Amino acid sequence: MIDSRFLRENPDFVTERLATRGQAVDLKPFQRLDGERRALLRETEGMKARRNADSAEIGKLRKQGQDAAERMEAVRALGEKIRINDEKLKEVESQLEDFLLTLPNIPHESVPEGRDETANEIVRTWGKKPGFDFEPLPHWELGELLDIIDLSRASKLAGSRFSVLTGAGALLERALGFFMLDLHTREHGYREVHTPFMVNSECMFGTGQLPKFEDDLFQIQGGQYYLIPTAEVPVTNLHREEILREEDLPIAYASFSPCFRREAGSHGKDTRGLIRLHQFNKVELVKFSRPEDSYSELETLTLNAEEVLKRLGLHYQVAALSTGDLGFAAAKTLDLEVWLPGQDAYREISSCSNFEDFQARRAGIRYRPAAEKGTRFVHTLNGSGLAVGRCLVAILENFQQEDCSVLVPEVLRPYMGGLVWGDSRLSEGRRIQDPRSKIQKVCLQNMLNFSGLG
RNA sequence: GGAGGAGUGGCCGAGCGGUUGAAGGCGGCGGUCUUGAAAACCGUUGUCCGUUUGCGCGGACCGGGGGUUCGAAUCCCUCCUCCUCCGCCA
Repeated sequence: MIDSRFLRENPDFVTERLATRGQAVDLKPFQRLDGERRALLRETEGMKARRNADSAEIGKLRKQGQDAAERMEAVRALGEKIRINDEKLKEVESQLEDFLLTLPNIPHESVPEGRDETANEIVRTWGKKPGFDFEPLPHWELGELLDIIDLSRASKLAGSRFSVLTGAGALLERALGFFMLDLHTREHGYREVHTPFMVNSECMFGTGQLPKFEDDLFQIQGGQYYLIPTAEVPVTNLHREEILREEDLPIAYASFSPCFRREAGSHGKDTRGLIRLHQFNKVELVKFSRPEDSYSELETLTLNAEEVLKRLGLHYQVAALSTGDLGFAAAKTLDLEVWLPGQDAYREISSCSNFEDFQARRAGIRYRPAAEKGTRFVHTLNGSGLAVGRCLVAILENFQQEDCSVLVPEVLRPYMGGLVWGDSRLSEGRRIQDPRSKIQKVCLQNMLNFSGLG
């Protein structure tokens, strides 16, 4: 939510900045409601002040044994007026809030301006595309050949956009999640947190999914609970309506969770494979920081997410989303896009954002600065570190061998019982190729690049 | 699911219709004392909104919402949460 005082004082600036997102916002309803609210407040509070004084007076009179019936009648009439005004006020305030809740965040000044994703800026690239001397397969074909992805049975269980992983596929999924969590908690200083996967609507308002994006959510029991679309929701709301201590900031959490998304507007998009599912696993990184630190925190958070790809040896690029491509609540977003040779494309595997005080204001997350009195809103940030399913996809496609088996990255082997090759009936009994294949060379080269030796 | 009990400021805990934003204690902050520290003593210590150049003034908040009343932390209704006992259960 945008600060209504800021909005009151800088309407032109806000209109202009929001326009860069590609949607014209008319602030007139705000200005009308805000003015109405303040006028009503002044009037009503004046009446309340009088009522308080008169009531105290009545108390004194009665203590002295005097008659106060006349005064009481007068105050009763005043009370009626107050009641009517309070009702009007409540209506105006709820309209005002409804309006404010639908305004997106103001893009940070460093965000490239543009109407859509074509204006995104690639800020850096790591590693390089692996070369193949055969035609690389998309992951859904590999997964089927290896018997580790079973999409037809998944649709028997739940429908399209669900997945079943079996054998080494399930193991790889688990290994990836564990690897990511271990990296972030042991080396990057995040505290692991395990939360409910269903939350109430207050949480969804807090992080900005509601009221505007209800169609993207799975709802349970008539809206009493929502399945989380990302762990960002429960983890950010962990500190809803709290005043944090400045010395505790920044607070950093890592959380592994399934994510549930309706994918309402994406019919016909990414219909094959594991790219776009109603349910997928993700390790989410969430930070609460002081406002002055939030952009350097965004940088380290992004680097923390990148580290996962580096250690896996996966080539990727980092894109700064343009104003037109920015999510509703974000002030700035850096996407990590991993190379998928089976699809000859870069695909988003992580999205790291600074929400500044947009979510904190909605969710009431503040801290007490030592240097000044009172409280301020914290800045909230989060990013995938990473989307586990898409990471599995990237491994299958990037490290596939000519015989359709898959080379498991070094760092995952301890999590997979030392398994090097994808467990595959297809490759069983076949000659295992020279492990120093070209693919491994690229993989190793990427690792060397990372350690500064390449 | 059944029967009871409880939700007050950072924490503990009084208040049960009239200067109570709320006694007292702990904690925090500032000070006196001390070479320093501790102890002791003194002072101070919530949030939000409106208004004002500012000092300040006003309003709201005692789990959430609603009601009774001239006046509610205090009475009534309702919802939520927690605790105890019984039942059921991974």
